[in-house]
Formats: sequence, C-alpha cells, structure tokens
Amino acid sequence: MSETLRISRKFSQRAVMETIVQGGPISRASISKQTGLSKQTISEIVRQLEIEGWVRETGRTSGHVGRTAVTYELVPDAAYIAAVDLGGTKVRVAIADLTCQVFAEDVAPTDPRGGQAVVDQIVDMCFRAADAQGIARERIRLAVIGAPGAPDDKTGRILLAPNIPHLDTMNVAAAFEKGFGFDVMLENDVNLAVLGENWLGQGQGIDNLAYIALGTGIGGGLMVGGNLVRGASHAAGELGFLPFGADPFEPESLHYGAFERVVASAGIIDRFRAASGKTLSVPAIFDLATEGDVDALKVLDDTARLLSRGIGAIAVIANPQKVILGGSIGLRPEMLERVKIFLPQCFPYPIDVEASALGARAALVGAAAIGLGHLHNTLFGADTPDSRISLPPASTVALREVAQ
Amino acid sequence: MSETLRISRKFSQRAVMETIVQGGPISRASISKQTGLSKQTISEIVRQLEIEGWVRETGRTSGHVGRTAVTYELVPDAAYIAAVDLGGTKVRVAIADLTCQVFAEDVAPTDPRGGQAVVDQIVDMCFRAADAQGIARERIRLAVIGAPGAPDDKTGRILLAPNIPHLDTMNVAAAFEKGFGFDVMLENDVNLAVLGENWLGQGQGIDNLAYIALGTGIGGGLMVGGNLVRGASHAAGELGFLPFGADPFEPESLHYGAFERVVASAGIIDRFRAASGKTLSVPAIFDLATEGDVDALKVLDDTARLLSRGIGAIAVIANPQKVILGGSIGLRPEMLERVKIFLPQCFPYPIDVEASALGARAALVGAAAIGLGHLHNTLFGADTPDSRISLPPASTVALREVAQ
DNA sequence: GTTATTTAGTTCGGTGACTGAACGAATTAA
DNA sequence: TTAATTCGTTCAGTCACCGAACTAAATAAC
Repeated sequence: MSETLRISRKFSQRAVMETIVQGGPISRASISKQTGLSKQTISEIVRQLEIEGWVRETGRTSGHVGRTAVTYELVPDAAYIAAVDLGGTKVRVAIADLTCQVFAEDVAPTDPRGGQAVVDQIVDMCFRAADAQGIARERIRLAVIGAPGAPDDKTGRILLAPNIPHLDTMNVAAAFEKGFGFDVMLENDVNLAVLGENWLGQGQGIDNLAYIALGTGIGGGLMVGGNLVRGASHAAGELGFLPFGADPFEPESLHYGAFERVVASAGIIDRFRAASGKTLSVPAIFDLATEGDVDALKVLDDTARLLSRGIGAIAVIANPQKVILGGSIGLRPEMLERVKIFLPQCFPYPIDVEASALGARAALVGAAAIGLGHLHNTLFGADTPDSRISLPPASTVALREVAQ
Repeated sequence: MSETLRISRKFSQRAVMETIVQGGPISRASISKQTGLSKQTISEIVRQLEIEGWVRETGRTSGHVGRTAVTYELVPDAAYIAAVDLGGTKVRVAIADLTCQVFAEDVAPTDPRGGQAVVDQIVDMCFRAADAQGIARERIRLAVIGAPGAPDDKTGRILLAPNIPHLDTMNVAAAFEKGFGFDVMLENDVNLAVLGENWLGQGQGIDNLAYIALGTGIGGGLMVGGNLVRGASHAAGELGFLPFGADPFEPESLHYGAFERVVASAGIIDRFRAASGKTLSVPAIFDLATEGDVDALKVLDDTARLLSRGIGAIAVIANPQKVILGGSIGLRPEMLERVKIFLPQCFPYPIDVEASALGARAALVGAAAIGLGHLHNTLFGADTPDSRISLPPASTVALREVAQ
C-alpha cells in the first residue's frame, strides 16, 4: 500500500483546488505562494487538473511589473448538484454548478400524497430544470435533500416528519437514488438552514451558531466548532420537546412537545382564543397586534417570552455566538424586537440574536453548501481526515444574489 | 518549505506511536500490519523513536511458529504530566507518566484565600508529589487544571467560579505557568469529567455524551462527535441558567439561575423547609427519605423531576447517546432511580442515563486524558489536522484501578 | 534430526512527490 | 536601451516509502 504517497498527492491536489475555488481566477505563481508548494509542483498539478477537466485557463494578468501570468479558474460545468428543500407545503429545487452559480430554480406545492409521489415529483422537477437550461442529466453528480424530521442513515427513512405522509415507512434515500441515478444525501432542513446562514447569511465566519425555525412547528439547528450537531440518533434540535411551556409531564406534551404546543402556530392561536374568544390565523393575530389589539399584543409578548426561554436553553447548553431566527413566525420583525427585550430579562449574559438573512431559501442554500462541499471532498481527497468544507467566498456566489 | 514531506514523516511517526500506545508491547511486524506501512519503514521509524528515547525494546515473542519478534513499548518516564482538579472544597492532584500510570496522587482542602494562594498550593502539591516518587521536576511537561467556571483563553482568567475567590480577576494561567515553569491548560471541571468518563468510565466508545454534575450547583459537560463543546465564550454547560424550575424572569433567577435555584442543594433545602418547617442538610434529607419521611420523599421526587427536565433539555438540543450523572447529589442512587422513572414521562424517546463510574475522580481522569492526548499531539504531529486524542485502551490504564 | 513451513527483520534497488537553484521569457520602470 | 521584476520551466537532486529478494530463527512434520 502506497497509502501515504497517495494521501500526499491528493492532499496537495486538494489544496490547489481549494485555492482556485477561493481565489477566483488566479495564476500558478500565486497558488504557489498561498499553498507553500513550489512553482514546479503547482504547474504539474494544475496541468493534471486541466487534463482531467476541472480547471481551465481564463486569461492573463496585466498592468504590473514583471511577466504576465496565465490565470486559471474552475470549469463551472464540470459537475452539477441538485439542492432540494422539501417542506410540508412547498418543494424548492435548484441546480448549481461547481462555482455555485445557480442555473435553475423552481418552486411547487408539495404533492399531498407524500411518499413515492413526492420523490417522483422532485426528481421530475430537477430533471426538467436541468433540461430547461441545457444541462445534461449525467453531469449532475449529487442531490442534497433537506426535509423536516430526522433522516436515518441506516434505513433511509425520515422519522418525525408528520407533515409529509409515508416518509417514515419507506427507504426515501433509496427511492431518490433510484429516481435520480446518482448519489443522494438526506439532511434535516433546519440543519441545512444553519449551514446556509453560515455560508452566505447571518452566520458568516461564525463557527458556533444556532438557528431556530418557528412556524407550524419549532425546530433548531446547531453548529459547534464549524460542524453540524446531528446527535446520536439524528434527533438533535427537535426543540418542540423542550421541557417547559406546557407542563412536560402531561401526556399531550409527550406527544406533541411541551414547548411546541405553546410556542408554535397552534399554541398562539389557542392563547388568542382563550384571551379574546375569537379563533384567528397567526397572520391575522399579527395584523391585529399591529392595530394595537390588547389581546393580540399580549399573545405576541407571551410567545416572544417563550421563544426567549428556548433561545436561553440553547445558549445555556451550547453557548453559540449567535442565534438566528427563521420560519414564518421567527422571521416576523415583531418577534425579533420582543426577543431582544425579553431575552436579557431571563438570561445573564448577552446573546446575539438576528433574523435569518436568507429567509425561506436558507435550507436550499445550505443544501447547495453541503452538496458542493461533499463534491469537492469526494473528488479531491475524500480520504483526507480533515474534511472541512471548502466553499467559494460569499462575495462571488450567485446563490446569494437571488436571496430574499 | 518541504512541508508536505514533513507532514508525511510526522504522520507515519505518529501512526506508529499510536499503535504502540494502543497495542502495548508489540513487534515491528505487527505494527507494519496494523498501520499498513511496510516493514522497512517501521524499522526505520522505530529506530528513530528509540534513539529519541520514546520507545524501548521490552522482550521477545515466543510460543508461535516462526522467528521470534522483538517487542517494543513506550518509555514510561519519557515525560510526565500533572493533572489537577481544583474544586471549591478540595484540590486533587495526580502525576501520570506517558503510559498513564499514576505515580502520585494527593488530595487536600482548597486554600480558602483563593487566588495566588491556591496557585501556590497546587504547584507545591504537584512538586512534592513528584519529589516523593523521585520524579525530576523537569520531566513534567504539562499541567492540566480543571476548575469550576469558564476559563477565558485570552485573559487567562476563570469566570463564573464563585466558590473560589479571585480567580476571575487574575491571570490564572500565567500564574500557574510561572509557578510550574511549563505549559498549563485550564479547563472546566465538568468538561474534564465528560472526557474522563469517555475514556475510562461510563462513556467508553460513546462519541455523543453528556455529563451532569449536581451538587452545590449544577453544571454540564457535553461531547459531540468525540469533541468537547466549549461554546463561543467557554460558557457551554452552565446548566444553572436553564430557563425553567423557578420563574426565569424573576431578577433572582437572572442572578443565581432559574434552574440552579431549585434543583441544587439550596433549592432542595428550601423545598424541604417549605414542606416540613425544618431546616436540614441535603444528606440529612436523603436519610429521612430512606426512613420513609413523606416530606423528604416528596422533595426528592420533585428534585428528580426537575433533573429529568434538565436531562430532557440537553437531549432535545444535542441528542447525546448517554447522559451520565455525577456530583454529590447526582451520584445518589435515589436520584438515578427516580430519573429513570420520571424521564420517560416527560420525554418522547428513550435516553440512557447512568451514574458516573469514576465519581469524584472523573475530572482528574479527564485532566490526565486531555494532558496525555495533548502531549502525544505536540510530540508527534501537532501540525496534523486530525488531532483526535490517542489514549491507551482502558484495560491497560492504572488510573482506572484506583477509581472509586 | 533433518526438512518443510512460517514468521521477523534486513538489504537493495527503485518510484513518486516534492524541492532549490538556475535560467529563459515577458513585462513595466527608468 | 537597460534595469528590475515577476512568471514559469528545466535539471538535478532529496526524502519517504515500497516490493522483492534475502537472511535469520523459530515450530511442525516426517
């Protein structure tokens, strides 16, 4: 086994690729300086990468003393990935190339039949999007699917995803792989949202980051030291079961989650009904609050207090540098305002809380991030122990521009 | 820079060392098989390690077909570390060699003056312990100090450690380094306890692990994916501030922690006083409960219910595979019993909860673990990205035997 | 008690990844 | 035109490692 040698070469090749990914069009001399490898070695590796079709010449430098340099960049269409955000009501798909340019994006209502129907729907959406842009299907190497719940690596099922039928009884991963014909990664949607925010949103450069999605339900994603916290059974971040809000020892809490029962949509609607006698939707309650309705204002205050406690619980346990709020309710400025008031009243040291910058697209961006990172890793040095994702800097990425 | 080559050599050297650490006395042929490196290379590296004084011949194999093999092992006294558990009432120190044999161990009451006095006390204890065993002071390379609170890497202070005076206003790390004359690592004591249990206690082989120390106060340590979770400001695990138990919006909760106020000693004593009118110590309340006192039993039940909710909160956020209970109250079997009953009543999926196997020595063992790991890392391949700690298997370690 | 078999460890020659130094090439500054 | 600067290649190594062949030393088999 010439294992060490092989690691050594891959290691260098990967370093070069990373430098090109990060540094845009760049000359071999610059790569040499940045990586510490000698000029000869860089020339050799770049030549090899060019033959294999990963990089290409893109021009020459000019306007400085000394000989002009040939610059190299990624071949954008060397590979594509499909990023999918499978939600209870909507499916979003995007096709992105290696340089993280989005080539096609599409949104549709989730097929209510769930199960195989949703799988087929997604595969179809992705392929149509690719076709529409003239991208050959074989060029797509990987799909990353974000979904609510806890994907189980062993069985391929998605547990705890009550809003989409049948995902907990079938091998979702296998079904997607069959439909697509290439590798598929399943990941919790909120986990993807943290990754997305960490890459292009509110959490750039922050290694200890939490994301809370509050809407119909409540879920959390956590990054510690730059890595996702998935938990022993991929159930980390199921915040609905935090043991406060409702009495956690009531049987109902065991079923729906003591925290989710009171802080998510249903809880908000219930509290407003209890106070005013009227049954309204959450947006309607927010509207009433804007008009100054006392009951509605009280309900929002109480919700924000609960949310603050949820944030406090995360802060106590994991001490993230920043907490990002997302989800249809978490994104409302009325919530953020109130949390900024209530959180310091129940938590001893300051926590940076902000609204998501990517909004509903956070998970999609995260899916692209994990997919492209994974792709770079498998292509250049999967056997390297250090597999931190290397992604282009935020400023160069087209995904960002479409955001909001 | 011949950086890659250097990485390559160090990498192999480290792999060999690791194999020797793990595999006890071992022949070069076996190392070759285990590492995948060729026999010649192993011979070369081992020769080098022997010259540098890290390994030595220890005998020959016998009783099997084929030529006998020369076996090699670590030179135990190549380096020593000092492990220190600095608690509010007691200081424990241990001197351990590279093979994790404990050469000296000592316990004393913590100097009540705190600050520099405690530093001097600890330095003195360590050096006397080393002297008593004839270990030259220069052979000690590193001290690991576990203390309550949040050590701040930048200033060297230890914040949030109310039980030991003056640690939050002085550069503790610098003071220790001046006293010892070698490197010092500061770490939260509960974090060390998790590491200890992960190495030699209840959490062996479990990468996602939580430890809860319940006594005068409450603190938690969390391991995710084999790494400690320290948090952005090293305040992860300050469970006293979990936002339930007492009302988290009361000003007192902001000061002492809503959860700590009710679940730790003071809260237990308060609740018993409220129920019975009598003021008793926590052990006395436990004794009464054993005798069947209704108030005492009720107080323990309530405490266990609170503790279960705390465990639930950790499980919801980080989803560890196992939760270990420690601390003077957490270690009581009455607590574990009750938690095993109450936890399933407020948490939807099963969590493995056990009492600490190392008891009061968990942090000390953890200090040794982190210190020896760090030592191996700095000696053999600090620049290697993958710096997972390599420690001898539990079965060969003397630290364990002294346990309980 | 010789021979076969198995395992340990060395020597030898060779390979792949990388380097330093020297040099030619191409540009701006003087 | 010359000097200064930077780019990129060629050349002749070094270093870590390997495969194969070989010697050395033990047990197993006859």
